[in-house]
Amino acid sequence: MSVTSASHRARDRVRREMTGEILSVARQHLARDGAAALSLRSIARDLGLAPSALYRYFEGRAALLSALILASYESLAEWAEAAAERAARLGGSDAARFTVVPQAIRSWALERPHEWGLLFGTPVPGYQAPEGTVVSYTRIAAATVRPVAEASAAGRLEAPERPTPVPEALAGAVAPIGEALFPDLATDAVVRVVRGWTTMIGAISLEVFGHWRGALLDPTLFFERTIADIGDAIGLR
Amino acid sequence: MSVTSASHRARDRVRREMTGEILSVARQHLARDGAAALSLRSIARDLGLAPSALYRYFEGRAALLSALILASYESLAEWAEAAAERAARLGGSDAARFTVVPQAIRSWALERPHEWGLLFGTPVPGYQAPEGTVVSYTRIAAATVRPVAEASAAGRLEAPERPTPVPEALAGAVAPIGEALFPDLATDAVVRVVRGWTTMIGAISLEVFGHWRGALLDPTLFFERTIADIGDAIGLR
DNA sequence: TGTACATCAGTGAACGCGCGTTCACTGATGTAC
DNA sequence: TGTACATCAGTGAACGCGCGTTCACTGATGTAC
Repeated sequence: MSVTSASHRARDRVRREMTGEILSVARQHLARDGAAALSLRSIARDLGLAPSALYRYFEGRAALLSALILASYESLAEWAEAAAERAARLGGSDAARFTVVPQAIRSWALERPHEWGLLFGTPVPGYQAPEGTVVSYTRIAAATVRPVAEASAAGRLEAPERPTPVPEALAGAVAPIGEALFPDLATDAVVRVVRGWTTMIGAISLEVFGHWRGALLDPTLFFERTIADIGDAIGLR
Repeated sequence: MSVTSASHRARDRVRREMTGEILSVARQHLARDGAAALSLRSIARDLGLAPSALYRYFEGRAALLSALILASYESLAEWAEAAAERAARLGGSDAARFTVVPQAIRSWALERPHEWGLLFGTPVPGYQAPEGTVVSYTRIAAATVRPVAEASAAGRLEAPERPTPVPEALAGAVAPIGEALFPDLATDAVVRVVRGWTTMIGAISLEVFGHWRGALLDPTLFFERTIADIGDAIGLR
């Protein structure tokens, strides 16, 4: 019986490895041809398999695409959380620690532009993103704002020079975000954080999708400055 | 001879109309199926034409896609410039006038999410954007920052409370943008403007691509506040 | 330990489909004299 | 004004292609007794 389950586990392992290989080849094809052109037959060809063999691992093209998206979300979530851990151990100012995760997210995106497109680019039409992506999305956001939450909890978040009151309607609109990420943060800080997130995603997308070409000569420098300014605007010192 | 050229002109007009109809149907298909799935045959079918007829108007699928992208850029450029004209005639504070164009761009995007995806989403792989897009891109940016340029020229741009010096390297990196849009603006203001642009594009993309779902309950309110804060950060009062 | 059975990864042929592009053509409209 | 010719939008058949998915199958590996 112990032998039995050992074999069973071995078979499971082989299966997981094969699934991983399929996803890996699929990712290469994604990079070359884009999500809409993803083809089971050509993936099978690259793996030296009959097309029908893939149906042992995925129910069909849609399921494969779904798994691909989910895996990319999880990959970025883990990457961001690892960076957040590093930042937490870093010591240094709140402002300095805040820059770590955005830099990591940008690096991830620059190395995998097509996966970034899967997460933050044009949605694949007629295709509903899988459920699990919400969890990963939240993990990514939480890792990014973790230094803010910590500074806030420790009472180290500086108030803005010219505070502008947040209308009740806007406060309500960002309430789900505030509750999910940091229950104790003042509403106007939540608004600044969401704006910071917006700027970060925008900066990475503009760079990854090629919109700085010829205009902004050093995206790295600009990104660093931008993240520093966001931290500053949020009140991190 | 006057008759001749009148006929000639009539024939040209018909040709332009037909070209427009093809692009219009193509746009509908783009909305339904995405850029990668754009099909000459299905467009021809919708127009009641033989597939080969489209080759009288476009050299092939790639040329049609190219024309579609170019047309969307031009559409947004015209829309943004019209809004800028309206804003210029508006009177009111610099800050108030600054909000007009971003709101217009957002409206354009929300009504044509797929065209927004064409301009600012995942690039279609293996497909090089047509030359002319750069011109339109510049027109859109110029329309957006026009109130900044005017306020600056009139000496009404307020200095930031806590000015942070711009390192020389970053100044060089944004130089092409500064020179193209407002030759007289201080470098640190240019940096803030580029960051504002980044935030605006990011906010619209996150909304259009469906990333606020369940998190940010009122994107309109958030966008308005965001644009107001950007204007404020740039120094418009 | 040996044998009969179950599981399951992978095969390979076949299906029906929609695609982009080509080509020789028709026929209406415009042009030249 | 009438006639011969040129232009050009649109036709329809044909090409070769790659696709997703299905199905009955083989054969290796694991399981039960």
